[in-house]
Amino acid sequence: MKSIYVGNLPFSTTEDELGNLFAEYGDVYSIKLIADRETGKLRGFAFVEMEDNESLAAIEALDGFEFGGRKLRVNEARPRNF
DNA sequence: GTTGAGCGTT
Repeated sequence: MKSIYVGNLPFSTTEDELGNLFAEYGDVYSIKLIADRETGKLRGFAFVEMEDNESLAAIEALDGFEFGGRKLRVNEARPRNF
């Protein structure tokens, strides 16, 4: 299982939409849209968890994918305790 | 507008 970073998201994106998108490349275990904890506003990026091999397929397929008028940036996430 | 949060039976 790997965490995938998904950046450059339109602020209108929902977890549902992201899930549908990534589900085309494998089983999505969890979606996390990152919002500012204080204001509750979206920060424009998210994390998706998938099996290792499936995450690689999703990264290759969706990096640079135009979504809502924006080119998504998709890659393996860094550890969050960076 | 670019790498999370959790405060706990997760």
